[in-house]
Amino acid sequence: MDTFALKKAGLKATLPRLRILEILEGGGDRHLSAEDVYRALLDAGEDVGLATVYRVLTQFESAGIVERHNFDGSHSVFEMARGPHHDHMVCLDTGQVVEFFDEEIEKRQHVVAAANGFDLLDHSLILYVKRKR
Amino acid sequence: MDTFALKKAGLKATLPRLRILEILEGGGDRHLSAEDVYRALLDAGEDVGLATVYRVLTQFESAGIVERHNFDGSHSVFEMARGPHHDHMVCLDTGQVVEFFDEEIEKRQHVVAAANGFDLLDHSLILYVKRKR
DNA sequence: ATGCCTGCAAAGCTTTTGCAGATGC
DNA sequence: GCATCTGCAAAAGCTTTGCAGGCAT
Repeated sequence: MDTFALKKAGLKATLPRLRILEILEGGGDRHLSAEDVYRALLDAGEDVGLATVYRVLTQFESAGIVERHNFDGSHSVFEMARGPHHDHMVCLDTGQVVEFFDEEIEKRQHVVAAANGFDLLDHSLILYVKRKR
Repeated sequence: MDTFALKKAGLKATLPRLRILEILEGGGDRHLSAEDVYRALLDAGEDVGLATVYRVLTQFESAGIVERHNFDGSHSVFEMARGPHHDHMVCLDTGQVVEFFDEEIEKRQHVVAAANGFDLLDHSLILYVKRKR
């Protein structure tokens, strides 16, 4: 199962790590805060500490297994780093998160960076939106 | 002077507020953390509290006098809301901040939001870059 | 067996808040 | 004079770290 992904990252396949992977892969919301993951573990009857959740998520991030985002300035959210790159829009009314990818935006970012004498290493794009009515 | 901008925002023209405006407008770096502003005040011999700096910056943000950004997840930086909208690229080697504006990116953001049934209210775009060599 | 992990509690950082005194108008 | 504002200290919220015991290999 997921033990492989962990071993590949040089991480022992411990119970907390496997459970956290399950939660991130689970069918629900795919963008979870550390607190969200912690609560989900408690709800599932698991006995893990919040500190472990933070440690594991940080390790997963370093290993490229999950991505960390900052939709608002106050806390991080994590999602499985499955598949190709995408950015996010966040509904300010409901908190709903929608993923999107726009080739043109991606391209322009490289152009803009190059025009200023830089190489583009990474970027963060978040659209704050509201449902149309 | 700047007293006008403050009055217009319904804020009394107090010494701390005027000094903070001066620092933000001053010739140096235009993207300052609360701590940066606080340090600059101390260096200038002013006797203000860090709490006041935070309060004033937050009030300025509400009044539209300054903008708050989160270049990294760990703290906010502030800049005067002078002139037209722009985004930022941050050099991961030096911390240098470069402002830019790209019409095409701006346009596509609206298109993408609309395509998902949303109105675009705001956005945050940060390019993480490295000087070319 | 041994070195990596974990839970707990404590600490760290940035930011906010309560309160009594000070200040602008 | 009165409401607003400020400094200080304390607290809050998120995240990290130290440590002693526990687990995977």
